[in-house]
Amino acid sequence: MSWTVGELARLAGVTVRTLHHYDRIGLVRPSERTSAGHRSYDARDLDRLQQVLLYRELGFPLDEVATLLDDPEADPAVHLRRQHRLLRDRLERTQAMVAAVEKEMEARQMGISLTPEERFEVFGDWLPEEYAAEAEERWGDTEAWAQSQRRTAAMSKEDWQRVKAESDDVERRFAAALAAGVPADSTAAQDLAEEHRQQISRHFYDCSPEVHAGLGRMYVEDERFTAHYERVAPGLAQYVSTAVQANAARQS
Amino acid sequence: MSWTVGELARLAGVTVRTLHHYDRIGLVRPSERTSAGHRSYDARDLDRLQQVLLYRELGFPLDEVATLLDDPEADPAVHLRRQHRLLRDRLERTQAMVAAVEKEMEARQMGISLTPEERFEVFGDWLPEEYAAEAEERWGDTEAWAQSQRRTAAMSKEDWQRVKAESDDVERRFAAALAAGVPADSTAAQDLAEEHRQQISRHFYDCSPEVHAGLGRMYVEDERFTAHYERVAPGLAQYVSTAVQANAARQS
DNA sequence: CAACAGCCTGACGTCGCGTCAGGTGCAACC
DNA sequence: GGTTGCACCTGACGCGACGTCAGGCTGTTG
Repeated sequence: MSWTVGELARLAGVTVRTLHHYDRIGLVRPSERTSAGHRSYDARDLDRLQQVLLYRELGFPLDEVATLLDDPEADPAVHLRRQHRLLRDRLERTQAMVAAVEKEMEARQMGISLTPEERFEVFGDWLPEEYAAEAEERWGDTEAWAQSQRRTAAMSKEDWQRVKAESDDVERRFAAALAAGVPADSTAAQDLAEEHRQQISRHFYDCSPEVHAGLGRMYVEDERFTAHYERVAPGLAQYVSTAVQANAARQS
Repeated sequence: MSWTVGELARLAGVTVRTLHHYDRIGLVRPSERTSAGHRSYDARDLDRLQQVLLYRELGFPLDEVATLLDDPEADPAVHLRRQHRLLRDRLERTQAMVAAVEKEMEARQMGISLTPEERFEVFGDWLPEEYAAEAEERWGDTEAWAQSQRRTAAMSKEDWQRVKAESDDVERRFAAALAAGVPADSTAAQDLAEEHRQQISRHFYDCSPEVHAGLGRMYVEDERFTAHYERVAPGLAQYVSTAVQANAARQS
């Protein structure tokens, strides 16, 4: 089986020009030429092109790709494992960026502004381990934000205003309960917490009681989220946090 | 609060030259200059730079980034939502690529070769929806392959040979049981299946009985994996599949 | 006051192609 | 047998997003 440039280009999703270029620089050369001088690629050439495209996608300059692929020590399995690892890194990085954007969104909605360091930390010299651990701890349940992403992506400005109005409403009712002396672990407060949880589930992602409890902890542990609630009413951060966790406990 | 080029460059993880460039092309201009002509960036400039870097990371050419950011219709929230969606797409794409590499690894280990179309499908003109559905179905449990990735990335050639030897051993014992007339849903066959499952768990990822059952189905539904087992012994694909699913059933 | 780090503005180089321009090979249709 | 049309060929220039000097200014510290 053999392929012409055009066929291969269509197959691999690149342009003919790109294949010409790779031929010229010796990165992927067709193993044969027809009598008319046309390039003829065989299965091994496809193999190589696939490797090249993967490494390229991962950000390697072409000359480095060449030295990687021309290393006689490196059999195909080595490349697959390396690519696998690099893709995993990239996933983590992307996850961190998603988390960062979500943090910004949440912060904006609450009127909190992040520090410059926080906002750029996701760029900078990327240290995989750190983020891996943090991201996994915070966003380990990927199914959750897969959902979150799908839903929020489709939201219009009006949708967002509606969502904001809803969450403001719950906040006010929390504040009222606090003012009325309703205990944070009372059934009434837990019901509000449950409403909060279901709001998140409806608008963002499937927020399990456990995940919700985690959010609750953040409200008292991250001073900015604390400050947001404290601005609504003093003591509200702790109040909401307690109610959320009591609600999570009663559901399990 | 204000920053010099050098400070901002360090903060944002870019070079001073890049900031010069962005200034020159009008993409991110410092809102002030000192008397000496030095650039002085304020908080709003940081904001803008962050947006630029995110869009850049997502592959936008700088002039498009400029038109996006200079659109008076688009408030910050619009950008965040768009970035969020794009990052989600990228996540899916990366997941698909990871899946593709894993498929190749599995195929290689079994001595199966994939069709060119399959091998390039992950590049080509990327249609989000398709892959989203497929990838989620197959790799929905992200925790699982997060593990797989971490483990396989660290494996040496010898590790792989050992893993291969182990799995060959189980295959042979499956074949022996089949030859001896041991029923596929017998306890003995199920024990072999369980061993197989634990092997995967040890070497790749936490393979739950449900996930394992899914793999079992693939062994009879994907003709290449079927062919792999059939080459070891006729009827082995169905045999292993049945044993794996019986084992999964007994565990639940 | 000298040294040195950090800033400045050109200006040229590089990488990975895109985009013509001008020509060939070959099958199909008139 | 001509020509139309498509896919291929080889230069060659262009471009985006900086990297990398070169040559010079600034301002703080020993």
